[in-house]
Amino acid sequence: MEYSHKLIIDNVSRFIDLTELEKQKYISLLTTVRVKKKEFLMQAGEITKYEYFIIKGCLKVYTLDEDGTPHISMFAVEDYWTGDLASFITKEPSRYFIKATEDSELLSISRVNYDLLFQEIPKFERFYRILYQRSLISYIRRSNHGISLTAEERYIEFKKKYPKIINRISQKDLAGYIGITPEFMSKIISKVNRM
Amino acid sequence: MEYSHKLIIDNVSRFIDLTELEKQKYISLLTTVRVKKKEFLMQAGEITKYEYFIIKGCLKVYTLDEDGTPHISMFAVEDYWTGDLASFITKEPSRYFIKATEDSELLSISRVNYDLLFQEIPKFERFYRILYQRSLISYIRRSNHGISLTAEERYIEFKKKYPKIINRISQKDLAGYIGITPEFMSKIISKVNRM
DNA sequence: TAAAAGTCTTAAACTAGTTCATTTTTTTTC
DNA sequence: GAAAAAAAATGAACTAGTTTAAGACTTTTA
Repeated sequence: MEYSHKLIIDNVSRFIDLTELEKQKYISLLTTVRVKKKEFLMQAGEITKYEYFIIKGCLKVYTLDEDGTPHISMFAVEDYWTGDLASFITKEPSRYFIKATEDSELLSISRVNYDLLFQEIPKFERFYRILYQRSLISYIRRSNHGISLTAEERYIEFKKKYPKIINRISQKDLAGYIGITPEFMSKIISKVNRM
Repeated sequence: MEYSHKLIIDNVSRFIDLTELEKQKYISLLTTVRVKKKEFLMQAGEITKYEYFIIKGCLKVYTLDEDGTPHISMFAVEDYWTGDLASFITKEPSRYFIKATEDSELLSISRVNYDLLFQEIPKFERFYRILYQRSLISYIRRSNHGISLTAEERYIEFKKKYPKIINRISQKDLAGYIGITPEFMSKIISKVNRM
């Protein structure tokens, strides 16, 4: 089996057991996508037709507000799922951009194949039930932290939770994720490092 | 069928079709709970054994930070699901309190019955897949808004999105949800009403 | 490999939101 | 239905985070 297919099967197999036939069927519903650093995987205004699994690389998912200030909602690296779930499901235009911050390789599943997947291998209802349950738990936590912690506390949390990601992204993008200006991010980092 | 059971079956039937037998089976896994205004449904430190569906009433789900300041993560009213999903799933102690802000009636499902439900009626994998998917979409949006909007914008959004809930909760609790002090909430409301 | 473009740092003036203290209004309780 | 308790309003002094601007450092591109 190809390396990329092995990776996604390992990811899925954390929650459900698949037969060899089911694995083959699943893989047949996926497509390989490559994006170079600084290229877009998708842009605001489009209706998202795919969900993505990252084999290799790093991408940022973000919106632009009226002032043109970017607000980063996630960094996606190896073994992560990404996309714009809202647009993918509701078929409304997305407000998100997804841009590669490193040359990246992904596997995509189209909306048509996603629907087909549940018909053909109902076990995937369970896989996505658990995947969404876990994402939900972490977003519930994050939406509270965004409101209740100071920027410095959010930075310290991020550093503790994603020590590998922090070394792969710019300070400016980190500021866009934490929800502050790059200038204030710079101050926080030099303060925290001094402590 | 009892009124409360009819309500929860209607809720579930939005996403999956159940036979009469399956409906009976499902209902047999639920328990009715009543809490009076100001009483707790659960408190921080406990391991959450239940998820709840609200038949009637209103409850607030919140944490207390080190200073004792409450941060409200949701208001649950009729036809909502609530609980602490993280503690329910991981069996770790909860950091949340759930307190009734009105006399309330709920249906609860225990963790044991929740697991049993998937074995006995696998269709429920689909129900929860869709339920969590929708919650995830709204939490992703909320965690971005928490970081990118001003308090005034968050208040206006809340008012537009939950016009019925806003009349049932105190200004103080709303402040705890928006993530600001009651004093500043008061200022925002009088400013927005003046506009 | 030089120039251009982007990132990071620092600092001063500013604004959104907090804190603390007091008064008024509303709700709860006996 | 009076007294007590809680919620809401207001204002002054404060702090976390923004804005603007300018210079130093790093990465990208021709």
